[in-house]
Amino acid sequence: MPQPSAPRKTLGRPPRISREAIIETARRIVTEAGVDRLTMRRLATEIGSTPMALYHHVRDKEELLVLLLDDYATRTLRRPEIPVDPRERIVVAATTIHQALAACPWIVEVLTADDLMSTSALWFVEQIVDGLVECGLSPDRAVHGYRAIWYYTAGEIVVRATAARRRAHDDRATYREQVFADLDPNELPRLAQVADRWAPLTAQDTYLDGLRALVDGLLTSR
Amino acid sequence: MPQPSAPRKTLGRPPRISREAIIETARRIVTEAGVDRLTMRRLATEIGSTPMALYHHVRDKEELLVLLLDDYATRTLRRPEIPVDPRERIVVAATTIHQALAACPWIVEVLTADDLMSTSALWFVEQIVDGLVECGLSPDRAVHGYRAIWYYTAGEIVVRATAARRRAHDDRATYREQVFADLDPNELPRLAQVADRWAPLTAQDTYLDGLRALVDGLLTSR
DNA sequence: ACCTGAACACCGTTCAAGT
DNA sequence: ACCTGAACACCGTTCAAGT
Repeated sequence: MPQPSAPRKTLGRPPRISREAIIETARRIVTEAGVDRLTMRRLATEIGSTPMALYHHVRDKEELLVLLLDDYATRTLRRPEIPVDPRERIVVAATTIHQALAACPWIVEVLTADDLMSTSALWFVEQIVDGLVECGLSPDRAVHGYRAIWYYTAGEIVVRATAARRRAHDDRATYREQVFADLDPNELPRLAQVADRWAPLTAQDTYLDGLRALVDGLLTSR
Repeated sequence: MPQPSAPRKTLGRPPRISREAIIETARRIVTEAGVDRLTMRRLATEIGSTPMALYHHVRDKEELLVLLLDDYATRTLRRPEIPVDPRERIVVAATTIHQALAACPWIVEVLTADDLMSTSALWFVEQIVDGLVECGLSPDRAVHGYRAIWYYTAGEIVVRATAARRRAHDDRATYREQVFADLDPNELPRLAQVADRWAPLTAQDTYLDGLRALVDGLLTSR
């Protein structure tokens, strides 16, 4: 029983499902079962409809995924306290985006779709570009600097997410260990030297260290 | 007619297709039609066999993709002249890997599968880690430094490849333009300032600039 | 205007059987 | 040992029709 309050402006059959309901159900499926399990058919079943009804509200599956990303961004991206020091402002803005993405591994599929994943993220882009300009970069170089930070951040998310998925899936997990165990110290001396520490070293979260190094490097203009 | 020369050690039906033939055909399909078009069924048809025959030579599709990546790496990764200056060594090693990956966009699907995509790439990892150590970093910090460079490189490839795919697919291409055109200069002044230069600025290849900045930052130990 | 049923054109993979 | 046929359990999307 749909609410009979506001009279519909256009005639025709009243809608039984809405865009919002679709996104809500899709979000539930993705968080409960993973993005691989989100299919138009399953979504239709769980919402109590047919696959084709969905196509009346979203253009195709890709649009659905982008809507889901926007939904996540507006839902979880909260603007943090911004430090006055422009260099720290850059770091805080990048770290906030990074954390939001890291908490949401399914997003990787959609993430790389655009370089500013959602209009809700624009404010963070502004902070980074503005911070770089305040530190003395030209506007053009500041945009390039933002891109470098975005590459680094997106890469960290993608590599980490896929490594985690692989660990869950297992099988090839020991392959890398084998490679490192069989390393020839004459040909690859440094890798042989750190071979037994490789796994714990790469398991450490060094996003912030790398980010600070990158920002430092961008600001010491050559 | 398979070559009758070397007598087979094990008895049974002689193989009609080989791992090498599978990889070769798969490579052709991928370069001609894109990685999306590589299906076990199509591969079987093009090789003149049935889908199930493939599963006798590769475990599953994922293994096939990893084999394809290894094949590409050993086929195209040539070791460049390595400069004596360790900092330049890092830059050259990273740039070589980056170029190889950039020339091969389909690889993105497999790329993130592991943090050292192939044993053929280990020599480049060695160069980077060794260069960082020679510049004064501890072995542990050198590994972290390599990881940062890898995140940056992988991110650049992934973002660029997806942007290109999207451009080919079109449709949402103008969405970003619209967002930048409608930017509120009061809320996002820096972005509004560079809005009309955004597209050409982000189209520029600034991988090397960002890489140098990152390496510089990693080497000025804080 | 909104929804449904049936169908199209596919997937990766398993199983049991053939040679 | 290697390959085949048939089947299982799915996909996203289109088309024509119903209400």
